[in-house]
Amino acid sequence: MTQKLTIQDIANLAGVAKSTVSRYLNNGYVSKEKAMLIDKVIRETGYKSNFFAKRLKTKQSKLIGIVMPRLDSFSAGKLLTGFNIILQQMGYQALILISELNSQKELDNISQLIQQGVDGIIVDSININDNHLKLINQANIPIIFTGQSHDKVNFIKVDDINAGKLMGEYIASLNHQQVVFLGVSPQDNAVGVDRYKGFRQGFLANNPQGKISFVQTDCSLEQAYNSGDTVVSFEPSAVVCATDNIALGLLRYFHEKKIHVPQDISLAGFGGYPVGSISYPSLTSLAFDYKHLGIKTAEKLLSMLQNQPVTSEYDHNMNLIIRESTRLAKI
Amino acid sequence: MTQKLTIQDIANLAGVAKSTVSRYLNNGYVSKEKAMLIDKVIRETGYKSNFFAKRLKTKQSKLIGIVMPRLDSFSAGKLLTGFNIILQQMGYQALILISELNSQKELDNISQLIQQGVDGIIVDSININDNHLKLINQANIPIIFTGQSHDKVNFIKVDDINAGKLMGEYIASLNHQQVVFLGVSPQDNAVGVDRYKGFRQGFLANNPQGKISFVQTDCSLEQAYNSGDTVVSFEPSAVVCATDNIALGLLRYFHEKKIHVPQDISLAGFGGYPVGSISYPSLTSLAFDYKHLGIKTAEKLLSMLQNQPVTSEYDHNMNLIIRESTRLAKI
DNA sequence: CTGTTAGCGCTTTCAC
DNA sequence: GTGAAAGCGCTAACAG
Repeated sequence: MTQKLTIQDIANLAGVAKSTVSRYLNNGYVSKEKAMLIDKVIRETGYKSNFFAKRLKTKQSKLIGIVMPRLDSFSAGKLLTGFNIILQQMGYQALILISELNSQKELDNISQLIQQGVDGIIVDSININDNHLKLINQANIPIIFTGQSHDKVNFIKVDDINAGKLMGEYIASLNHQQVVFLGVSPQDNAVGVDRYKGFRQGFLANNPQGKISFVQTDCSLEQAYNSGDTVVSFEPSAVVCATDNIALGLLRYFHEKKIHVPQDISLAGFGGYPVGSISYPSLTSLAFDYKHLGIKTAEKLLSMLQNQPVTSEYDHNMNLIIRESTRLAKI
Repeated sequence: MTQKLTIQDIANLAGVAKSTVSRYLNNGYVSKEKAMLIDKVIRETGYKSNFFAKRLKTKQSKLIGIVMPRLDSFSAGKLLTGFNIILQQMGYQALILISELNSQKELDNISQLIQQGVDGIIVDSININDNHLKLINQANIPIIFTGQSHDKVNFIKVDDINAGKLMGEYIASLNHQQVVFLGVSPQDNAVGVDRYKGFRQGFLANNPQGKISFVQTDCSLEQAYNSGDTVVSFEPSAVVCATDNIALGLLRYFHEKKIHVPQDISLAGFGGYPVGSISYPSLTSLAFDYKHLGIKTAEKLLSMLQNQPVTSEYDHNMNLIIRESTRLAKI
């Protein structure tokens, strides 16, 4: 446990001034001989410059704050992976805080990050409200949102309405008349409201007489499974679930009740989770590319950091993966 | 965009010395009147102390570095969730770097974190080698490993041998004679070697005549699915997979080949992934509590930070979840 | 209790 | 090219 070396120590050891060492470290002009001297000393001592002193002086933290609702979900993992690709490539590091799906905690996290002096913040939000706007205004750093949208903030998110629409059109094309949409609480505007809204639009535009019954559940496998009785009570020929997780939970219920998918009921979800490809039957899903979204989000934040003008956007990178769980309605 | 205020500005505004403001901020003795004055100014200005200046002075970063092989996996999400619970509770923040399952990158990440001046590091390692030891020795901060073990480092990890053993005993108790262990590369000591080793022990101890055939795959659903032909060529009455993901991939293969689980073949995995509970049939699995492990890991690091003596340990928090995919072998 | 003072380790003028 | 010197914003003695 040796005492940590400072730039002064290196300067002494190399017989130069510390400013020379600093220059060497920051690509300034240093003569070849001194450079070699310094290089040698640094290598021998394993000297590492003090992060905080450097940041204090340069006024750049090279730290990006990230607020996530949770870490243990498919989309969170992919999103973070995407963020990380860009951030580390550009020499930034991620400081990750968890909001635990709690809006107040999300705000607290943002505050804390601002205080810490991060250069910018990415928020995978649950819900954007007036408190967010206030906070953003008094912050002097760029903040970008994803997960939810709001016309007064910078955001980039999946186009849930469009996703719903594509799914609606597909289900309508299969001639289903009686369908159940197994969705989540409208508190989650993106998943709860938009996906459902888009689905109605897409479906009804192509099948005006079709009937859509809405059943509410949450994002857990268990609740989806438990919603089975209610779902079948509507005698649907197709069930569309707001997430693949929900669809998988319901699929399990169908298996147990010997309801055959897709012979008896067609089933589809949103998300494009990998397990959908190996479930039996495999699951038709409107897949999002969260990693790609993460990359774009980080890129946008970095643009903001360079004062480039950015506009909020809905990402259309999504595609319908048709698998075994859906088929034409029986006539 | 107002210029960021310093402690001196606050002091001027409140008509006191900056050290008084500092004391106020750090719970030092300040008279009631001055305290109120300062409080008022701080509130009005929204002053936030400079993170880096403070860290430079106090020599504590309150930052914990975390190196993960990847972020988009079930165990990673749970582990991080666990870390986070403890860290944020103790006023620490996580700086997360990704090694991308690459040992050299893992080392680079550790170096980088040391340089940044984090107070401690948690490494979810792929493989601990001599370079790690060198790095640890020249670092002046505590580093704890998980994921892999090594007798020269501090670690806490799942007891994979024991997990394998429990599974082996269970499969033996079901009277299976011909079993396939669908595992991964021995490069991953924990999952590739220990789980298999434990399984052999547990199984053969209770069924000395039993036959175990080893088939190698990787952790992906696809590869597991592709291993199907090889697996069935051994005509096993039970297949044990090194992870639930692998088991699920294989299950899909069985469905397609109309091989019934568990009637024709029993199937089990390791991990306790939630999808195992809703697959059809539901999957018997040796479940680990990764979140709990994350909590214990963070706690241990924090103990090290306070110079408390710690010992490496294998976590025994695991349990066999018996579901529908396994049953007694036919006689 | 409070103000003054001296740095933490680094970058960056500014002369030489 | 290089060194001396002046801080970045903060905390922590130290007198008073």
